Amino acid sequence: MCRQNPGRDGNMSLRQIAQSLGVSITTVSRALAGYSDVSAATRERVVAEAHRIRYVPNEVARRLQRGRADGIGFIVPGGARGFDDRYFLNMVEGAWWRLAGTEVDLLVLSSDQGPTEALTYRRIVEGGRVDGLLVPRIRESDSRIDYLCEVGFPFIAFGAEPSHPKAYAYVDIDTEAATAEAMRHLADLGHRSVALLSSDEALVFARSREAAFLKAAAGLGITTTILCGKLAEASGFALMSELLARPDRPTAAISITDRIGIGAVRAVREHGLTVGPDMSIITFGDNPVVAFMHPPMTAISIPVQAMTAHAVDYLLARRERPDAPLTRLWKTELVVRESTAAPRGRGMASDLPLAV
Amino acid sequence: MCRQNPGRDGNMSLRQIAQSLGVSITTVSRALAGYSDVSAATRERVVAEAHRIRYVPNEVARRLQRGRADGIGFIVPGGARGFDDRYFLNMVEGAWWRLAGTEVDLLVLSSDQGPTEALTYRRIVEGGRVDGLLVPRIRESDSRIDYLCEVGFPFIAFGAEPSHPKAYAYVDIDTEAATAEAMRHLADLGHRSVALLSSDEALVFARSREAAFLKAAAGLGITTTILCGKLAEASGFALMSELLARPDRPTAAISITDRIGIGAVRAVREHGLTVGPDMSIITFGDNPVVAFMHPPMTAISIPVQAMTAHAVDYLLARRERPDAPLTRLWKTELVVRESTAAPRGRGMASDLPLAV
DNA sequence: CTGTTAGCGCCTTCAT
DNA sequence: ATGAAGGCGCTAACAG
Repeated sequence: MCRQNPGRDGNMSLRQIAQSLGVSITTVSRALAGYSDVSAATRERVVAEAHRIRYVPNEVARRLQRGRADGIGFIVPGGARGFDDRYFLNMVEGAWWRLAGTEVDLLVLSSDQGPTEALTYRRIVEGGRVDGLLVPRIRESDSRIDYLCEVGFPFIAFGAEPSHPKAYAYVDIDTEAATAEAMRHLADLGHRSVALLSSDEALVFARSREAAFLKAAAGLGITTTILCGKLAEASGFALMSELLARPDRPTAAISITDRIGIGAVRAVREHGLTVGPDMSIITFGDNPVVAFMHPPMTAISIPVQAMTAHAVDYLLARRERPDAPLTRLWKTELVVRESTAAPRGRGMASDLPLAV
Repeated sequence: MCRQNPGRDGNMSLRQIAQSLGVSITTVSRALAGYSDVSAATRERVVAEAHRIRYVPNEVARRLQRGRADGIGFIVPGGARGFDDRYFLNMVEGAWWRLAGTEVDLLVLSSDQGPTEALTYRRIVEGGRVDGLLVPRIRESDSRIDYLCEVGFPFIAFGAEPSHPKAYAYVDIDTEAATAEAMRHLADLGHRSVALLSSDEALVFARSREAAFLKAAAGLGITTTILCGKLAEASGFALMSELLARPDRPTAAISITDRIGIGAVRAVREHGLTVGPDMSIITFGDNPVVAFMHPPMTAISIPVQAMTAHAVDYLLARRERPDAPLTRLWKTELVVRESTAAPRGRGMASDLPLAV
């Protein structure tokens, strides 16, 4: 016959309670579930006994029976690079926070970006390990989205692919508003030429921030430069170094992630320049450390935790109602600190012919 | 009867394959599991059909049957404060990294630190959701440890409680060696009075770093000060501010976490002093950002990812062999950057009467 | 080599 | 108000 469940000492199951009380398992189950069609006396005895033997239901069995995973998956992309950004921590934290105290687990899953990615997704989705998925860092023409849409599995994308044929659920920041506010701030300080430090990877959020940057700059009559690298401090360092070497260099830069911004600040300092007067820097993200850098960084604060918690809410709600409401676009806040200043040798904003 | 499993379109089960091929479910199961006692022809047909209907096994059912969760849990402590440290990200990353490509899931679980904590642990352990647990931030007289030891559930503690009656599996850094090396570095620079910025919470690692600090200082004849706050930047700021206000203030400080160190650096700067000559700072941790701060911080680099990955290895191995090997103590590395320097108005190390 | 049988622990009809 | 029976999907033991 089958071996006993090996991982546990005794069998703390419903059967045990049923046997010591001389009732059926069914009754025990019902009493514990709080059904009203159990006599009060019986319920009391069952509950007492359950408490006595410290009964804890087996979640796995329960999940099999209910056909529900009671889990939300967060997929960390990219096998090699991995969990590279504090941003992911904030997402994990937001999801974790929302799930604390519930019976729903947070699964941190990985997927490589190669040919096996599709299989990985199938195993996660069709293997029944989760009820919903958080999918960050959406790529252009993202096959993961296609798959999830096709099988109708509940998921939330972080950032949307603008031209995707199917509408799918996503959360994102209001990139245009965020960028416009940041550019306005720079223009007010007197900057006339601004760079964007971006990534050349096929990431939707990078493209979207670039587009918003160009649009805002056009509106303000600001000269633009876009430099692309990777999403890492070292790349921010390299990009900024390249920018500083230019004779007609911009006086300010916006970086599309905190990590790039951190590297950029360091490059400015190592070139013997002062962040702010010599080169103003604004970063998308605003993870806690940028406020503690020198100088404290002006940042477009993205409410990652709140967005993720809300996304989890949506996924949980969708288990019952397919039309659960979802807040798609989130407002950011420009937190002005000391990495932005009027450019050296420039007048104040009021002197400038701003094309507004 | 029971409803159909609601979460899935069709029933991609073994039964489906069995029926279309006219063989038993058992045979299909065996063929897919790669057992040798299946005829090659049958196996081939089964595999082909499984591929055709894109069969993916149901993990939940498999887990129930095998009596195994195929999951490792990482418990994030403290409901209110939460996932407050980059350190946790590194742990999650280490565990995630090790688990990538396996069929074992990483569950990020939460537990409050109140009266319900015990129940939370019971639900996780006895509910069969994980095969093993990573338990960070061990407290003094930690009831979680008592419980896990009592039921014999596989777990790894991060940091050990020195006086616990039962030996249990843990990983930790070699705190004494790490601290001695840092203090030696400060002594070599000419520092004669050093502070430790610590936490007054009942955390084993804080006590352990304090003890190592006092021991190393005694060996070097260095004057000591210990200030205790919380584990946050703001606390580091407050502690350092307090230190700077002292007339006979130390010339250097070691902070027990990166977050405290980051706050401390900022306090030094805001008091118009220079980190290094006016106040040298070394921090335990060395998360990636401290190298990008100004000045780049000298740090005791803790190999968190490697430690966690190894802990996961151990938990996985323990599922088969109860005597799986475990590396308990890990070497740290002192990464000297620019936050440590000779104190102002002091000679070089060679001039000093060091009690070695 | 293959099929039958019997569960893993829980929950839910259906019958009493 | 309670019990018996069946099944979620998979796998192991025991026969042939």
